[in-house]
Amino acid sequence: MNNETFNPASQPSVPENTSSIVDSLAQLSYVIQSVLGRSGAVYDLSPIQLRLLGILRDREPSMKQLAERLELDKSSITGLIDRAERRHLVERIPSPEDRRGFNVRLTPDGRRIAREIGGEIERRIGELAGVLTEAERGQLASLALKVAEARSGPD
Amino acid sequence: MNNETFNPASQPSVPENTSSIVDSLAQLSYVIQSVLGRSGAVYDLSPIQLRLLGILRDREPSMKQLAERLELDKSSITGLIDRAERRHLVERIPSPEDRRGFNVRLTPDGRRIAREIGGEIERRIGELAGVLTEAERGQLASLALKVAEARSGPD
DNA sequence: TATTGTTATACTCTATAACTATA
DNA sequence: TATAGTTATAGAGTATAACAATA
Repeated sequence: MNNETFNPASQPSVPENTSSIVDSLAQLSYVIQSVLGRSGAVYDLSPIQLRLLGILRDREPSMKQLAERLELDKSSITGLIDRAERRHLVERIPSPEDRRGFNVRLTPDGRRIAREIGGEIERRIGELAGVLTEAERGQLASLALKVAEARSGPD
Repeated sequence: MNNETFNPASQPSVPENTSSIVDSLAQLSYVIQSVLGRSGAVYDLSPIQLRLLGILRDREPSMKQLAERLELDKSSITGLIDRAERRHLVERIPSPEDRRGFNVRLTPDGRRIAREIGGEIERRIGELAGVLTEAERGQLASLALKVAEARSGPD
């Protein structure tokens, strides 16, 4: 059954038949994280640095906004950005609106790496999803998005 | 579009329409990891300690087997198990077959916590999946499992 | 006073290299 | 010789508490 996750033999809790969906989603998320991890490793990026680059592809958030999105303490963000800046992946831009704050953005180097690694991930997850038919992939994408957005809320 | 992940505006790569499935799977995996993280935090467990407990629910693997499953160096496993043992969550059992080796198993305390946290996760992911209909949940569980097992292989 | 971000500190998590004990 | 695991070491990642500068 390949269950390394948590399906506690389940008394029904919220909806019916919870255990199956819980377990398969947890399982899937570990597989995806593993794929992301390998893709990042190709460019010597940790999971959190990889995620940072992903976020910054189309945003220039403040330190505070990064803390909220990554669910990390602001002091953790300081260190994260310090290390990314040391590698010339990102840069702090003084906020034009608040002299206490900074916005963070990709450097040209950072953007190039983000693009390359994006291709890597695309290839690897695409391969993974290759076990599904085109119709199934569409279904899965749609259902996954629905769940994901239920939680984070659409932009 | 709430895309903090990597959909590189996609030239078609492996199958057609990759970008959508890649992005939604990555997105979903971050949401699930976040839910798991919060659940673990309730019991002051890091993501990796949580995953360890999940694995040990129905196994007593050797240190080496843990390293393989978690995709970590053996020396990382030493530290991981040291810290878990210090918290009385797991214990090392000398392997009956190889005097160099140990098997790792849950203590009664560890088992109790694993069970409780399992309920917590069940509840939270169940709630998340509550945005889907029963039929959709079944579909998602089935598709997710198919992808997950394509990679890790069934037990 | 409240908020944004940094610093100091301590701990967890991780890998590499060298090592011990056993196979 | 090869393998299972540990130790020493170094660095990334994280949180808490105290702080500085600005709002």
